[in-house]
Amino acid sequence: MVAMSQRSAPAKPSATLKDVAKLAGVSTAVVSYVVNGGPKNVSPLSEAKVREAIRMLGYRPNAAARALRSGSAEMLGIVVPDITNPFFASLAHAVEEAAAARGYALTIANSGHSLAVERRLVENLASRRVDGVFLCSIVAEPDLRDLESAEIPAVLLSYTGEESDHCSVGVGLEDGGRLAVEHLIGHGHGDIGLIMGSLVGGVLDGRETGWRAALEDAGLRPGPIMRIPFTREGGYQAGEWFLNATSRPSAVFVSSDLQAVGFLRALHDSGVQVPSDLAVVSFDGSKEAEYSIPRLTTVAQPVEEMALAAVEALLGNGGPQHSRTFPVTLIRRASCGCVSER
Amino acid sequence: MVAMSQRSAPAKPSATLKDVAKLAGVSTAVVSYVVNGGPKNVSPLSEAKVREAIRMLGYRPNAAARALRSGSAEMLGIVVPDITNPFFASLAHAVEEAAAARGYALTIANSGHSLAVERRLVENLASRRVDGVFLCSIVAEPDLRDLESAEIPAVLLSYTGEESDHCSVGVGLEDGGRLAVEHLIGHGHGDIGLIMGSLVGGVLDGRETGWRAALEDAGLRPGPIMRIPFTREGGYQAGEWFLNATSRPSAVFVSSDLQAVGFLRALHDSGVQVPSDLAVVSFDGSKEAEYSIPRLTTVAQPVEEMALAAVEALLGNGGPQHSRTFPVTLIRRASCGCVSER
DNA sequence: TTCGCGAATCTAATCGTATAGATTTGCTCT
DNA sequence: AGAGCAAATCTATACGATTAGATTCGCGAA
Repeated sequence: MVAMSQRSAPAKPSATLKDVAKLAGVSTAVVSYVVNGGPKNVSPLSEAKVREAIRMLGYRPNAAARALRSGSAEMLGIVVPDITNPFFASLAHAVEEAAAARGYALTIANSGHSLAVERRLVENLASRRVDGVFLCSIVAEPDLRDLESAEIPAVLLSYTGEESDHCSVGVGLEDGGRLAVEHLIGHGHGDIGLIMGSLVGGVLDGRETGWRAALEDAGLRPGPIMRIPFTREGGYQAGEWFLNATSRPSAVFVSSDLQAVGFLRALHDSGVQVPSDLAVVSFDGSKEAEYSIPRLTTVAQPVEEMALAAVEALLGNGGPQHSRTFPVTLIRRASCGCVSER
Repeated sequence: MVAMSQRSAPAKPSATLKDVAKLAGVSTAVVSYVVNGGPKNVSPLSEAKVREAIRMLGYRPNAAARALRSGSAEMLGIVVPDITNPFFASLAHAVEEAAAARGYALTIANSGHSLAVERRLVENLASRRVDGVFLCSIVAEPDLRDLESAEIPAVLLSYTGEESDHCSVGVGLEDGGRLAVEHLIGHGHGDIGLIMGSLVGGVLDGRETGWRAALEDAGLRPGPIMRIPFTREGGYQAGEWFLNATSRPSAVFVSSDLQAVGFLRALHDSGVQVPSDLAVVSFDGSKEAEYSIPRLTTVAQPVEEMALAAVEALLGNGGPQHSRTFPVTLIRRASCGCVSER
């Protein structure tokens, strides 16, 4: 059975409120009241006529006009460095769900780890007059003036910087670093390296601080550090570098699951056994870590809760929002030696 | 150094065209001409005054008003089943880049594999009067009436159905299935199973058709089939099932990299060696496949090209758009036996 | 019968931008 | 000098929805 026609509707170029009003034999005001459960009420008879007309015409309110008139587009925006990174994908997803639960749509945009692009995207969201912006910035002190001048609230999400006075939602990165390192120390490791994602602007990441602090507290010297991008490729390179190094630590803390996957790959390529030859703990708690070989012990971020909190901070009618830092938890699996494979 | 003030601007609630015009001492029309490189030209003097005024006021055009007036929001929308799936994440990312290159923003929305949600999202995009929609539908014949009645062009992306008359961009799924199976046959396998993602509405996926056709052409009987969700968990379950089965095929074709990763995990857990005990070829060509252990031989989709073509189909001024099917390519790695690990 | 009152409805202004058409300005050419 | 003309600018309307304030209607009370 071949389709008969490309388009069934006779190309009515979108009905407007006025069209509906005319067909229903009422004024545009009444239609608006019906559509919005408006500020005034309408008789059951009118309501019925209006609903019928809406159905007949396939009327759908024009969001642009509505946004113009009422100043709100019922839309939020999020800017992430890279949606291709599973952590940001799940974060964005969680935020979308939380926003949808409150009737807001979400625009997701990628900065591609470029500050210039990040700025452009924020500016774009500002000109769209979204009702709020979640910014996973690649710098510690992003420029929020575009948003401020448009009076658009923003929350810094998955925030690295510590000393911002702006509303933010993040995790205890330093605690995470400590947790990972203390766990490795508990396994008897004394030489613990760090594979750290490279940040722009030379900010100091809490994970690094935590790693260093935990070692110091235990009276151990910091092991080797490698700085590489937040990608699988980066992790792989780190692995190659570690293997060629003269002295190799007995354990490493890796700043993201994504990097850890690449790292494990490199170790596997040269026959280094994890965790017996080299123990690994990573960071994020993403799905990737659950299926790698061996399974990764990882410091998990409570993504859903963070998303909920971020949306609440943006939309909540509460006054000046404070920053929230969520606790991380250690998920023990095979890569540190807690659980055997298989 | 503690920040002195929360907001530096004295809460000017967004300058409008009129404000700029007043400050620059010209009419709103001139300002508009300057901002848009408008349909008429302005003197260098006026232009300079306007630009200065814009700078002083931090003026930024109101996208809602612009959209209302000109009927276009310079925005596209994409609906994917799950942004958390790396394939859709990279597809969405590629589409975003292609759209950005033409000055369009992109809204990404997740249907969560629910048809009801998918419909709601499409309706939402329709009411926002986006300039076009990319739909990765979970069904073969999605309902596009909302878009048609609003005269919003749509392209079916990563399209499974074969017989739609609607503009679509996809890959040769059947060719992909054949390619994978023929390759396995070339390795000497005679009993080849299939792990297929479950689609709603009982549509027949081209990958399955291709798998069956290739076996038939070679005079082989189809091996066991398992239908499981498009997730790592699904792949893992499939693995467990295969291992408990009485007779095990010597090779399998898996319908996505994501599932294959889970599958490999299950095999590893029970000590089955890949590819010696069981060869695997999967589908998508995502990054995941490059870092799994062993590395996955996979049928790759040309994501960037598809994204480019989809944007072109939506925005291109060419007349009635035809559907495009892109060829897939086989990436040979270790899981089929082509390349040894390490 | 007439007044008052509330409910239902309508009229019209508004949001910020874009642009067609009217108007002004400054020149050149005879 | 005056006509003619193009460039620059301005005026005013439309886009579609919302909603305050005006208007209409019907009905009960005096």
